[in-house]
Amino acid sequence: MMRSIRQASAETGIPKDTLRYYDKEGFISPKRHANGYRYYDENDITNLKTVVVMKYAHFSLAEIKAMEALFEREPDIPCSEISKGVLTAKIAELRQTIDNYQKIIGLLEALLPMVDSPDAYQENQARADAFIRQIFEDVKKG
Amino acid sequence: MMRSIRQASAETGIPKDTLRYYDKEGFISPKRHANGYRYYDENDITNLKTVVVMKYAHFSLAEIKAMEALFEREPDIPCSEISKGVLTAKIAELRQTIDNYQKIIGLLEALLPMVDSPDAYQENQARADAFIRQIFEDVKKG
DNA sequence: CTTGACATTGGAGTCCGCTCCAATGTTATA
DNA sequence: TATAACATTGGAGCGGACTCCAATGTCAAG
Repeated sequence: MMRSIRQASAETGIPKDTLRYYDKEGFISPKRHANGYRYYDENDITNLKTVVVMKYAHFSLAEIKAMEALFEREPDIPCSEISKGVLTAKIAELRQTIDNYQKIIGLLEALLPMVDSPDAYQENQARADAFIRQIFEDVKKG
Repeated sequence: MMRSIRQASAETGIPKDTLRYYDKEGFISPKRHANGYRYYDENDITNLKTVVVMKYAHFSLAEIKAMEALFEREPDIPCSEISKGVLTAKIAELRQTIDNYQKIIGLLEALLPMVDSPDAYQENQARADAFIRQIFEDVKKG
C-alpha cells in the first residue's frame, strides 16, 4: 500500500514539510513515482512512527539516525551494538536528569518563601542574596 | 567595588560576550565609565549569580526577566506576585517532567531487549514493530 | 612612545528542527 | 477544459542563547 505525502502525514501526524525535510536530510527517503511524487510504504510508516516515539523519548534526530537497528530491515546485515548503546546511554541520561531536577525542586522550594511575602521582601533580601550566592558556589562546583 | 567586564566574567563564569549580550538585551546593564567601559557593582554581580542559578534551574532568560523580585532592590516598589507565580509554575513543570521521564525510562527498558540480541533480531523485529506502533498510539493520544 | 592587553561597537554566524514561501508541475473532478 | 487540490524544488527565515569577527578606541608598563 502506497501513501502520498499527504496521507503519510495524516497517518503519522508529522507535517508534510517535515517529511520532506527528513527526506532531504537522507533520513527517511521514500521511493518515488514516475512523476517524482514520494510514496511511503509500510516500512516507511513504521519508521516514521518509530521516529515519533523516539522524539517523544527525547532523542535528537542524530541519535535516532544512529540507531540503525530500529530501521534496519535487511536480513543479512547484523544488528550492531550501537542501538543498544544509544538506548542504555539515554536511559542513564534520563535518570541523571531526574536526579538533577529533584535537586532543583528542592532549591526552588527553599527560595520560594523568600519571594513569597511581598511586604517582608526587604527583610528577606539579604537572606535571599546570601542564599543565591551559596547556591551559585554549589552550581559552579558541579 | 567596581569590576571590568573581564573581572565580572571571571567572578561569575559568564563569558564576556554573553555579558555584553545581556546588556544589549536590556537584561543586566551595568553603569559605564566616562570612557564607555562597563563596570559591574555588587548588585550586578549578585544579579548575575542569580541568573547562573536560575539558568541551572532551567529557567529561560524570558522567565528570569519576569521574576523582578529576584533583582528588585528599590525599597518603594512592592514585590509582585509574578515571581512567586513563575517559581511555583516551574516547580510544577519540573515535577511533570520527572513523571514524564519516568514513563519514558519504562518505555526504553521495554524496548531494550528487542534490540539487545543482534542474532535474534529478525525474530524480534515483528514484535518490535508492533511495540512501536502500540507506543505510537499512546504518544499520539497524550 | 611603542607594545600589548584590555575595552567598545554593529553585525554576521551557529545549532537544531523545523516552517514557510514562491514558482512551477500534475492530477482528479465538474 | 477550467479549476482546485494536490505535488515538486531551492532557498529563506525563525527562535533562543549565544559566539565570533573586524574595525576601532583606551590604557598601563617598560
